[in-house]
Amino acid sequence: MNEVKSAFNASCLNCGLQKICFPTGLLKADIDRLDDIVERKSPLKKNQHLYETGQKFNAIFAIRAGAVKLYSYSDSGEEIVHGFYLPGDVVGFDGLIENTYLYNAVALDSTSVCTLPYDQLSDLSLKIPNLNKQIMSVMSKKLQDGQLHSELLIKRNADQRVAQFIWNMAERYKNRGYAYDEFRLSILHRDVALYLGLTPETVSRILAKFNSDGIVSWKKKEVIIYSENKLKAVAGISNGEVCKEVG
Amino acid sequence: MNEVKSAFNASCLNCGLQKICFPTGLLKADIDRLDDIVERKSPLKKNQHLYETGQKFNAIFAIRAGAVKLYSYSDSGEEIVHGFYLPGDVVGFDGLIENTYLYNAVALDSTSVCTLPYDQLSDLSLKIPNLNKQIMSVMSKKLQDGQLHSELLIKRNADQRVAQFIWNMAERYKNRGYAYDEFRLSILHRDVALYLGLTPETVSRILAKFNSDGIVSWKKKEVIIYSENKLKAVAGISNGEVCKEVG
DNA sequence: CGTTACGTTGAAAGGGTTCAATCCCTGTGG
DNA sequence: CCACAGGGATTGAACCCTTTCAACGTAACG
Repeated sequence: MNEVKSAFNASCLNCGLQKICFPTGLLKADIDRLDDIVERKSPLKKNQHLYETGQKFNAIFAIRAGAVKLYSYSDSGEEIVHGFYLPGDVVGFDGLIENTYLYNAVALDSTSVCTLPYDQLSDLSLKIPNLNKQIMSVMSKKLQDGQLHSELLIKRNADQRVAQFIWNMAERYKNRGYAYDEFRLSILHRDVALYLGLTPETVSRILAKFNSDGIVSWKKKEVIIYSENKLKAVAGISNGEVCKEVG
Repeated sequence: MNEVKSAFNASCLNCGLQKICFPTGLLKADIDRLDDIVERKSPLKKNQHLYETGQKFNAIFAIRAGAVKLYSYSDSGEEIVHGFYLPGDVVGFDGLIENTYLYNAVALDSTSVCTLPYDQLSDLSLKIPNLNKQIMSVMSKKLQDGQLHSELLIKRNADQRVAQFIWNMAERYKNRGYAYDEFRLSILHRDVALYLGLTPETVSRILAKFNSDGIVSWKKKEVIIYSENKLKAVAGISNGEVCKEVG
């Protein structure tokens, strides 16, 4: 049993999904129970969909490797990019309301996920009181993310948006304990542009500038941060010495 | 008991809060029980706060009359307007996660609310199984609202944003069964501008244009829609005859 | 090895901002 | 009741950032 699981990966104990379980004190024994309902299938190929708009909601997914884009279409048929998800992130909550998925989730790269069948998860949440609260917590986290996205779109110019986006990605890798000054990012510039409310041309120009300014380079699918401080400065992120006027 | 309540208003039966109870089939008896925990205090004066960031979360509020603005501040101290809430809307869910309110809620006008103490609401949700699901449903509704806001900011130009904003407000009145071609809107243009990611000047210019084009007028605090169709057209809302090229 | 989609680069145009002056409404105090 | 102050709204003109359009370069895939 344990060997089967380790064919793909270790147990939930060292899985990013912990982030929705552990913080409020889920016991090791509980994690093992969670571990038992997880399905680990063979990886998705690039451009394969994890789920699509309107499809019946039956599971949430924790990403183990790769990258996933959530998107939908506006009334006028334009693509709307809602966000990008990396190893350790959980997607599928958009299906929780209507019992059908709201968005499309597509693999941007070869991607492997853990599938958490929702009915079993519900059962489990009856046995583990904190789980329901956890799910709410994740949802409200997503709510906050949405607000940050709006803030980005309202208050920041193109330079700041791109810088903030890259730094945000770097931080997510950092939080997961990965290298964050140099990482693979299999996201099309086109998709980033859609997400940031810019055109691909603008993103391209800004990246060229960042590169020649020795801030960051993003070529092919490799991001290299040359200067964390410069990047954060452009992004408009307080660097420890800003905002000392008030305090 | 009933007289006390009717001093301010009738029971929950004709309250906007129904919208979070009724849809999934809450019984009349249940509504009465909900009715019993509702506190109805004297109205808030203009510019008075319903709650403030960081304050301990202890209740959610249903707006009976007036208008409420939710806002916060960015790291750089700029005001961020998250939304406007009208009679029938429910605010306070931003406190659910951290147990402290995330935003500031201020009355834009003389405003009366029903207060739902959260501990009592929790108790009640144990007795009424659907209530928890309802809360989740409302939260995810707010999630969708956030996405729509992002979409607005990404895809729409200034004209469309303003038109869509006004039409959205009108529709909310319409859904509540009020007059929607002529209504009071006690929101400063300055605040709308912040919400839409525009400057007050731009909003002003656009409103002037809409007025002289016979689309809509918003003067003082009175909105008059001269042409619903024109307004929706500018907002980019399919009017029943658009998008027939594909189908 | 060609085809297709994405990325880059340039020049021009435009939409929204910025800055500044003025107006208007509301609330306040004499 | 009127005068004044203050915040918001309006209007104009100049500027600037981002888009648009178009051409070309380049990576990925069959």
